[in-house]
Amino acid sequence: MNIMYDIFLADDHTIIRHGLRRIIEENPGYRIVGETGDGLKVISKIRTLHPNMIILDLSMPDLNGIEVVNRIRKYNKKIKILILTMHRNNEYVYECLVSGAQGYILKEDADSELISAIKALKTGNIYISPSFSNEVIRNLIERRSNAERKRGSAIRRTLTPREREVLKLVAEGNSNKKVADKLGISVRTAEHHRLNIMKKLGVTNTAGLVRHALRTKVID
Amino acid sequence: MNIMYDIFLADDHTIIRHGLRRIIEENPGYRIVGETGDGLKVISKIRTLHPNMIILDLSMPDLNGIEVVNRIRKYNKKIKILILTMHRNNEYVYECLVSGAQGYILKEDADSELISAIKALKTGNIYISPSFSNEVIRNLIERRSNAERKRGSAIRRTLTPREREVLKLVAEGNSNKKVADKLGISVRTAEHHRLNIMKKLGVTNTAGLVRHALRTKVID
DNA sequence: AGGAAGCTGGGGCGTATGCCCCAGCTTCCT
DNA sequence: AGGAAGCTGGGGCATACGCCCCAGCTTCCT
Repeated sequence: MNIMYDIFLADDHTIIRHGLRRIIEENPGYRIVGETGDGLKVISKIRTLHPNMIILDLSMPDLNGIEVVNRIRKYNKKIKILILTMHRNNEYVYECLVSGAQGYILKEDADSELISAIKALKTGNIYISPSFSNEVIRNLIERRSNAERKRGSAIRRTLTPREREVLKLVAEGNSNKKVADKLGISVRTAEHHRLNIMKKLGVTNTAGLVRHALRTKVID
Repeated sequence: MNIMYDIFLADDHTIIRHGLRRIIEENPGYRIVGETGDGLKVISKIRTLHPNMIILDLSMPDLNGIEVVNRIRKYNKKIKILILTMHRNNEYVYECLVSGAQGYILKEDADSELISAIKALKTGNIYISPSFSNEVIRNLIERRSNAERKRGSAIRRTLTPREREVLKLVAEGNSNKKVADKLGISVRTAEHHRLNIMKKLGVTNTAGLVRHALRTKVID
């Protein structure tokens, strides 16, 4: 009897989950051992199923996809995580990879990309959809490793209260000088906060900060 | 028989409309001649009611409030337009004023503000809620008059197709140089587009551009 | 035929960003 | 007592941004 590679599916669309199951199980050696449409239930389900890999949609109700990645990583360091999503967004790729995912492909990609990704992750590689510019991703990864070199290992990604204040003011259109005035600190400190925020969020300019602030409801 | 000052209400919340009617009609000389909760129906309704003033909520279904202002202005130059909204946003104030509104007050303001605004507009004045920093508004108005000095009278505010392309790229985080590369134009031209967009939108930096792009669904 | 609007380029200039380096202090936790 | 994390400041530097100025060309409309 062959050793099977067990995969768990997490996606809120039932039809998509079942389509994925068929695509994957056409390939010998791979088996879907379970599935869910609820991000909150991923951990409890894999606890008994102990799959080798989780294929995860980022946009599920109740729990943010990246948060699911974090929880899986906290529970088990060995399970491979493949993100399968509709979001063609460099920052999402970055966030998922630093959170502990090994792959990121798009729902608009061909079936063959899914299989390639699964095989790549199985053998220990990282796989990112060819829809993404390698240049951009490589830049982000490089920024990450620079940041990691500075401290122990995992880059700290959650913003501090002060950083959240600065992000809010920056996203509202304040310059570093105005941020400094409003918070009663020096321009240099405001600039320092802004740079730390950018490193944590994996963006390289003001536009990225504003998008993140709006996405995470820091403003508006 | 006294001459009545006729007011039309446009707000998608029925209860609010009826509350406004009571507040306004407590004041002798003022009368609500009609109302609607649908931005698309404003013009057809005022065509037969010919009110002196329209009190307008910015966030109505089917039609953007600022677009309603534009349509009213196109139909009739004399009707006073008072914006009554929940949006405490300098850029909205600016956009409404250049579109042809004479007043902007907040739903969180006191009833007395509403009456003060109505009376101010009736006598030909412009009225902006005291909740706004006079300094900021004055800056915006000044930018407007600078821009108007350059050409005949009304500043052109709708973005051209090319400008929309540039806005999208800028909001996605591209520098002027990258925008230029992607569009096959010179950096100077990209910069020129960016500045024109900022003037039209009444913002002064990248953060404002990104916020506007997200608000108007140019990206995301 | 004339004017208005859009797209394209450039000169110049002051300031702000983005990104590296460095450091001291407090607070919290082990 | 020691370390980690957060907030605070600064030096330096290349590049980008924000804002004026100028212009030619095409397209569209009256």
